[in-house]
This record gives sequence, structure tokens and C-alpha cells, in this order.
Amino acid sequence: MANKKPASRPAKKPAATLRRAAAAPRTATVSQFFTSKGGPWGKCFLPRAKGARRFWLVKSEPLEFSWDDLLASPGQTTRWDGVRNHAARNFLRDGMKLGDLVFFYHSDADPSAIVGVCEVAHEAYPDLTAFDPAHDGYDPDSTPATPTWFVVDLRAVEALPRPVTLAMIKRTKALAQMALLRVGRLSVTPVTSAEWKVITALARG
DNA sequence: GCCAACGTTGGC
DNA sequence: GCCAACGTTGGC
Repeated sequence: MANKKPASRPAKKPAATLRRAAAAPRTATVSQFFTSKGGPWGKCFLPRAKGARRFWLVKSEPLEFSWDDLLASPGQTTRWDGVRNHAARNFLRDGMKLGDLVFFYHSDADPSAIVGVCEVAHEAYPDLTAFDPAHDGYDPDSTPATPTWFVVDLRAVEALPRPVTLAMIKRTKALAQMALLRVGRLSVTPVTSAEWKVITALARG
């Protein structure tokens, strides 16, 4: 399976919270701050009401693994492996639950855009590629007994009627606080239900 | 524990 | 191709 690279572009002008986190760290990186329970997106780790659904966004470079590649996969499902960033891992491992909906974002693309919706078809389990010395994602610190890296299974739900480009997201005020824009280099980020509605409305044109 | 060097993502 | 802004590494 193609590598889903952990990353995201940092906000051009860091929000005050980001600046504070970067300036006052000692104990935590910026990503750790953002993904901690006390951070701006801590809510996505809290217990939820039974049946409540949460929303996420994952990135993939289309040359590595595209939306069409997902549609062509058995059961239109893929193992989302290759995440090698702790903050992204935390969202994936601790946040994502069965049935959650996930935007599929093409990064480093022309244009970079959200192109489809998937769902979590299987909750987190260890990333086997981290155990394989022959694999790009090999990490000798991750062992079967104490795995560092995890995957979820994602199944395609539907393509967006129209892709929602990064440019559209950036010029939409209601999306200014999206984790996609505000925290850097994360391949897995939370999406609020309000943001989800706005984006799906944009996709319908 | 500090921090400079380095590697990476990904928009532009 | 450039480079900002991250995370990681390793010398001390």
C-alpha cells in the first residue's frame, strides 16, 4: 500500500495559540499541544454519546495513493498505513471510531483539494509496515509487543460532486479555524461538524 | 537539557 | 525549484 505521508502545510500566520505553544513549550511540541486533551482539538478525544459520529480529514499525495486508487481497491477499502507523526497518530488511533466520516484530501496536487468522503471501516490496529525492515516505513522502535504506529481501514463512501480546493477553503471565513489550515504537517486532522457542513455545501455548489 | 543541523511536507 | 515551518537527531 502506498505511503500516506504525515504532513500538512503550516498556517502562514500562526494563530496566537500556535505562537504561544511554540514559544512556551519545554514539555510539548506544537503538535502535541494541538492534539492534547487541553488543546484546541482536545474535544475529539472525549467520550461521545452512543452512535455519535465525528469527522476527520486525511491527506494523500495522488501520485502515491489517489481517490481513484481507493475506488479501485478491493471493497473500495484501504489500510491507511504509513502515518509517522505522533499527532496524526493520536487522532487516528484515539479519535477515529467505526463509522466516522473522513474527507479524502489530495495534497501536493493540482489543485490540492478535498475530493471524496470515506468512512472508518475498522478502528486502529498496529501498522505492520513499521515492523518490516524492507519497507519505507520501517521503524525499529516500533515492535509488535509495543507498537508505535497504527492504521485504520477507510472505505470510500462517495466522491464529492465538485472538489473543494484549498483555495476555496482559504477564502471561506467559516473554515478559517480548520486544523488543515492551522496546524502544520499533519496527515490526519479533526473536522468539526460545522466545518463538515460548510464543505459539503461547497461541494454541492 | 539546550540547540544547531538536518530532513520532511507541501503550498506556491 | 523555493522555502516556511514543522519534527527529529545528536553533540555537548
